Amino acid sequence: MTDKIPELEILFELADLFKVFGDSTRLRIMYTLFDGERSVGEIAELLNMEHSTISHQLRVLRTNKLVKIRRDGKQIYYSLDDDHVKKVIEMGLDHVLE
Amino acid sequence: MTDKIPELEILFELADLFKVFGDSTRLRIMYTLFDGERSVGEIAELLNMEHSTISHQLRVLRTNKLVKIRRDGKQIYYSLDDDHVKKVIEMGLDHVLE
DNA sequence: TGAACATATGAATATCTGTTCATATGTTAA
DNA sequence: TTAACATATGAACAGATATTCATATGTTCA
Repeated sequence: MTDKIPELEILFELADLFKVFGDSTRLRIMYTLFDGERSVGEIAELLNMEHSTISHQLRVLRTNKLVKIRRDGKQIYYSLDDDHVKKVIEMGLDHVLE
Repeated sequence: MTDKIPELEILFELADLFKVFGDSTRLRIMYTLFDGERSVGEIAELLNMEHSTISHQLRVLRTNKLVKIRRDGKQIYYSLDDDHVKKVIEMGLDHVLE
């Protein structure tokens, strides 16, 4: 365990982070990015949801630094921001799948 | 990473799990249990919150198998259910603290 | 430039969720 | 059994949040 007690505020931030993972749409979006970048349209089609919904949620993910973007012409490609994201999800999966 | 694509339902379960971590009160409760068991009253006092609030949230944690209980006379002592819980929180902390 | 396409944004709404208050259950010791 | 204490539960309310619809922004290509 960490050797210092986290400040109260850190725990609030942490709750906010987990909140972002705590929505199935966002989780599914992140999962579609596990093997590489995808455009908004691709994600929307894969999940069979409104582009607008996906866009709103991608914004949340981006604000929280969980995904990053790359523009290519008309499309914007999203990908996971770092390996941490995968790791947190996989650690959660371990718990759920046991 | 896992070698099979999780079923849709698994991702819903996973979101539910993260949802539980995504509340600062529950997170703070779990944190007070990092170094051992505590009674409801102790937790309420530590966090300076209503016993009722703590009790409600402990129930959520227990339903989700994140904490377990031990009865000793009038008090009920709660503790983290397994090491997974600590690990998930610590992994999240890594992300927040960087 | 303008049409067609891709994505983003704002407002509105319906649903969900955390806390509080009041009350109930369960335990101990006299 | 009864009083005192510890915890749990149910209902109600307030605040948060995901989705939808309508519209705006931004990009390409003719």
